Amino acid sequence: MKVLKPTDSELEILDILWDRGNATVREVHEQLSEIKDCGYTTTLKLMQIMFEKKLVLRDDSSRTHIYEPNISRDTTQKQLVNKMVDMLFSGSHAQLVMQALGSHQPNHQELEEIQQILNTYKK
Amino acid sequence: MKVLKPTDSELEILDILWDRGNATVREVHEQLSEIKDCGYTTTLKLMQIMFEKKLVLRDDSSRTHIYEPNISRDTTQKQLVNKMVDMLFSGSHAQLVMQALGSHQPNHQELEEIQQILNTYKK
DNA sequence: TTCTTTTTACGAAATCAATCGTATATTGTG
DNA sequence: CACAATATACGATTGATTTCGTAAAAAGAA
Repeated sequence: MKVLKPTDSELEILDILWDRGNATVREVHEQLSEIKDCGYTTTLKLMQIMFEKKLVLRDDSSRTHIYEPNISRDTTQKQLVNKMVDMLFSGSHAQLVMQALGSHQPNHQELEEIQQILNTYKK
Repeated sequence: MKVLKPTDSELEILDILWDRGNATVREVHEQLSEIKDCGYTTTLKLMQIMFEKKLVLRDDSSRTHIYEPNISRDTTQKQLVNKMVDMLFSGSHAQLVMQALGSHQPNHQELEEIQQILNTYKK
């Protein structure tokens, strides 16, 4: 299957849809307005384009359409992380890990979770 | 200072310049041709645009100009990792680390290096 | 029912990214 | 010198992204 690569604006909308499960254009726009300044029809148009690209599904059985994500947060994270690793870290995931770890200290619980993964690999 | 955000094509060129330190358009183009198919003037134009954006510096004292990066690999990695963390991981670097760690196992030496960073934080 | 609000559809403009063709100047070679 | 090769400059095109205005349809309120 072809890889769908969401743009930055599309990611902002997907982020809202991933959190809510589904939403109308109105709902997405209200939430989007908190972080960015744009008109209602701009949000609408973006979501229509995302529907054409099959990034989202749409229930148009009632007048107010209801949108939901058609790609998972996890899959999208994997895709974009892989792309970044290829472009910027010579294909080394470990290097990305070190860059991310090195610039921000995780809290205690996160430290534990990361340690767990490491332990699995050490065996 | 304003944040310079290289495009994908620009990153491919920067990657070559970071490795070499500096290079002419011809040199960059030869190396670029190994991974992508485009004409010489395309590479030239891209590098000229990168110069306008101040992504690279240029020594034009001789006819054949010599280009060098004006942003470091490390800084660029940090910028783009931060952006990805913000857009896709709700601002949590640790989540990115887990995603990257979870999908690709580091080799022995990398495991050690990551463990080192973790140990530092644990104290 | 009439007017307002809400919603979708659609087209168009503005910007940016990427590509290439052509022109012009310089260098090197016979 | 004359000609070929090489380099830069520059404009034009194509396609994608983002934004918004306007129209039309549907729903709700007076």
